[in-house]
Amino acid sequence: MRTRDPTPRSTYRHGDLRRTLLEAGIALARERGPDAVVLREATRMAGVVPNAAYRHFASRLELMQAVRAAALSAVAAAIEAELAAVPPGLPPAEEARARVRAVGSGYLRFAVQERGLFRTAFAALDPVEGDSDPAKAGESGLNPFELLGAALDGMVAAGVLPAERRPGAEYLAWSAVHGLAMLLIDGPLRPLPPAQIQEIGQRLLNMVERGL
Amino acid sequence: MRTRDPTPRSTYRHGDLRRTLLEAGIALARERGPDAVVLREATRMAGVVPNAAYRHFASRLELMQAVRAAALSAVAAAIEAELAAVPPGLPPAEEARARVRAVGSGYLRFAVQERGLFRTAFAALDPVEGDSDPAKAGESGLNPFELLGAALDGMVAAGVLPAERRPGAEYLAWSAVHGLAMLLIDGPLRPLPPAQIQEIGQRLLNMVERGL
DNA sequence: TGTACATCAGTGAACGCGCGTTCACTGATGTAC
DNA sequence: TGTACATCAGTGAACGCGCGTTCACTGATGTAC
Repeated sequence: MRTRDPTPRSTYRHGDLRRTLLEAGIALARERGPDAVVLREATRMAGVVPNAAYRHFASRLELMQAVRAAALSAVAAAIEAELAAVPPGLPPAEEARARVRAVGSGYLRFAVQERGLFRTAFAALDPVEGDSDPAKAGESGLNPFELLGAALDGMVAAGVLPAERRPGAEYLAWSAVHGLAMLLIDGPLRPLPPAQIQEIGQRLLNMVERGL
Repeated sequence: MRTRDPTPRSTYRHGDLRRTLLEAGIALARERGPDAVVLREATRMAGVVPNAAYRHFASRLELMQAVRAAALSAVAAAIEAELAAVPPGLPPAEEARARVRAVGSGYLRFAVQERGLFRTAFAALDPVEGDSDPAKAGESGLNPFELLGAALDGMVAAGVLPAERRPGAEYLAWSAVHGLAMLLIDGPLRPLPPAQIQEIGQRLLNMVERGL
C-alpha cells in the first residue's frame, strides 16, 4: 500500500515533520476514511522512520485527533463557502431561510465530495472515548454546529421561526441533514446520481424548514 | 479479553457450531460494535479452535454479514413491537400517523438500547463494499425500510399525506430519524438523560410529520 | 568572529500482539450392504 | 441386526502481516562565551 512516494530527504532534519505527518494523515483520511489513518503509513509518506512520529505526537490517537480537528475545520469551511454564496439584498425573512439552507447544503456537499474526511470528522474515535475536545472551527471561528445555531438565530430574528421553538432546534435540523449525509455516504443512497442527490437534499431542507 | 467462558465440550463434535459462532458474533457486536466481531474471538467463545470456523463461514466477512443480517432483523423486530403497541380503534388519520411515529420510535429506541447492534446493522462493512445482500427481515418479513414505506403508504391511504409527496418520502423520514440516532449514539447527544432523549425524539417526529 | 557544547529531531533495531487464513491430520457419525 | 467404510466437523501447528510502541543511538542545529 504505497499511498504516496516516500519523498527521500537530503537533509538529516526534516524541517516540519509535524505538519507533514498531519497532512499525510489528512490525505489518508480523505482517501479511505478514519481507519486508514495509520501512524506507520503517515511516516512512510513523510519518508521518515516510524518512531520519528513520536517527536510530534504522543500516540496514534493524538495524530488521529489532529486529523479529526482538521476535518471538522474543512466541514466548517465548506459551510462558510456556501453561506458566502447567499445572494445579498434579499428580504430578511428570505435571507434567514436561505442561510439555514446554505448551512445544510454546505454540509451535504462536503459529505458527498469528501466522504472520507466527513466520516473522519464525525466518527466516534473509539468505542468509548472522551470526545471532549472542542470541535475545531473554520475561518469564522465557529464550528459546523455553531454555524447552524447562528443561522437559526437569524431565523428567529427575522421572525420566521417562533422563539419558543428555537431551543434545541439545531439538533433537529442537524439530525435530518446528518442522517441524509449518512445514507448518501455509507447507505442505500450511495449510487444516486448527482442531480438526484441535489434534489433529495433540497426536499429534505424543505421538510426541515416546514417542520421546524 | 475473555468475553465469555470457553465452554469446554465433552464431545468431539460441537453440535451446532454455526449457530454458536453466529451468536458469539452477535454478542460481540452487541457489546462493542461491528469492529469487535472478530473471528478468533468468536471461536474462543465457542470453545473451539480458530480454524474450525471455516467449516461454517468462508471468511470473517461472511460471519460479519450474518451478524449484520441478524442485527437488521433485530431492528425490524423492535419496530414491529412498537407498531403492535399502537392502540386500536383510532380514527384512520390518527392511526396512520401513529404508525409512522411508531416506526420512528422503535428505530430510535433500538438505537439507544442496542447501540452496538445498531451500529453493526448500518455500518458500511468495508470502505468500498458490495453491500448488495438484501436487508434481513423481521417477523413480518419486512426490513426496517420496508416497514417505514408501508407506514407512509398508510398515511397516503388515510389522506394524511398527499400522494404526490409520497415518492421518496421514506428517505426524508429515514434521514431525520437515522441522523438523530447517530447523534444519540456516537455524537454530542450521547450523554442526554432518557427523558430528554424521549422528548427530542418526539420533537423530531413532529418535525417530520409536519414537514413531509 | 570563532569555538564548545547542550539540545533534541530523526535513526536503527527490535518487541509483542492479535489477527485471518492454510495445511495436513484425526476421530465421531451415519449410511450401505 | 451387525459391520465396513465414506464423510466431514473439529484439531494442531504454523504462516505472514502490519500494527503501535520502546530503547539506546547519532548527528545537525543554534546558542553562550
